[in-house]
Amino acid sequence: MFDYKTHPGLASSELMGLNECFKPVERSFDKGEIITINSFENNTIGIIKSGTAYLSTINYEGQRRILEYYSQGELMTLPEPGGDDRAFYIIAKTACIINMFQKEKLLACCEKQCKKHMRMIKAYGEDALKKAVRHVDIISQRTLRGKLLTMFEYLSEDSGGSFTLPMPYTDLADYLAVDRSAMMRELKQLNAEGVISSVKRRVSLNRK
Amino acid sequence: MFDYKTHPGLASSELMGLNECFKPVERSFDKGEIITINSFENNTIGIIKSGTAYLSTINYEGQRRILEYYSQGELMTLPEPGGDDRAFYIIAKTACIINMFQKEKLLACCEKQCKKHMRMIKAYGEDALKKAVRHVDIISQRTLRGKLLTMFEYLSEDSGGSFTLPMPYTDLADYLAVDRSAMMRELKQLNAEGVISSVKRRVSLNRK
DNA sequence: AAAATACTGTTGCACTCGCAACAGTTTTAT
DNA sequence: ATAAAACTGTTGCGAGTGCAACAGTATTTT
Repeated sequence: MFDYKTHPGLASSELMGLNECFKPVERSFDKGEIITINSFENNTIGIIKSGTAYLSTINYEGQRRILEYYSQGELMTLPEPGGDDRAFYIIAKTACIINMFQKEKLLACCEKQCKKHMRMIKAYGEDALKKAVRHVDIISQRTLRGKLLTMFEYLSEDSGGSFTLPMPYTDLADYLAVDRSAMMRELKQLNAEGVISSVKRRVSLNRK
Repeated sequence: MFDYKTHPGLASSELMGLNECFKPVERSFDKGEIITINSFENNTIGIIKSGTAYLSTINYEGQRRILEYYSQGELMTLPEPGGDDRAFYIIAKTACIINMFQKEKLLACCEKQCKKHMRMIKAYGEDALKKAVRHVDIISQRTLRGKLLTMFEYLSEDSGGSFTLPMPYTDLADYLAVDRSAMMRELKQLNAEGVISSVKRRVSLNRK
């Protein structure tokens, strides 16, 4: 059975039978390939069938930032551009297979009022927003420790206990918008204090 | 005419005629009143008719954070809870009049396939996400200066030139997740260097 | 199997920015 | 009209964290 608690995206069972509604095009991307770049014309939505991808940008100071990460079953949308001219792009972290379709397909309701279509609109409106708000919540913590622990709380809640980080430490730093070496330092400290126990990317929170 | 460039939300013309679809309940809130708190049962969506409101939380370190701000015409949704038990709530910054309705009304397509309904789904899926991603982009800048300038770029782009801050400095600091006094210090510095010109909440960027 | 790339782990130093603690002004309540 | 509350503006100090610059391990690629 598919568990929503442990997986934010759409179950594969939910994706079956959507073909007639959305007419997705299945595409493969190599690791490191850019899947899409934002522009006003761009109205592509993708659902990851396999692999992982990042919504990413190069910031004001020339550093890479990871704004969102996507894994199997999740729906990816690019925000409209705006403000400065920096590009937002979705890039394949690992090799990916992606189902791509046009945004309009979502908005125009199908005749059948199908449950799958409704589930899709819900994912469109909710899942991405939820993740983004969580991200804001995480990086709006004052300290590096606060950022790490808030993120770990979310991951721990999602998995129901200990968990494996969804990305390498190098990338985690860019997701948390902190310096990697400073993050490693804090992680070491958290382990020393017994607040967490981590081995490689496997982490568990030691509740009091 | 309503200009999307200068206003992120829904035009009042777009809101007219939606009553039969969504059956909203109009409610008034005093300044400082809590409009809604997140919970799994909560499936309320609101559209601001007048006033301003914040999506807010108290973080790990006991500080208030403003995750999102809403003004006239904007659609407000609460993310599902998760992770730790901290509450997210929408609070009236000024007195507000709000049209509230149930999320299901959005998902179940109306028989008429009405344009307004489609516009609403688009707002639901896109506007909130766009704002949230912008927010992540802003606060993921390394320096306080970077955060301020990135935010100012967005506001400047939206207004097409100089702009008035959408909230007091006290609140801006909580939105940018920085210390207010440090922010004022940086603001002063930016003025001294001629990067910006600000008088009270009126700001303009001095492009080179 | 070798080479290249990606990732983890560590430390000293410098500096940004959070904190505390004010005073003064403006706006809102009674 | 007066009091209270909210907001702006400012400074010294020190902790936290970004940076540079490594070395070592693991994972891909050819």
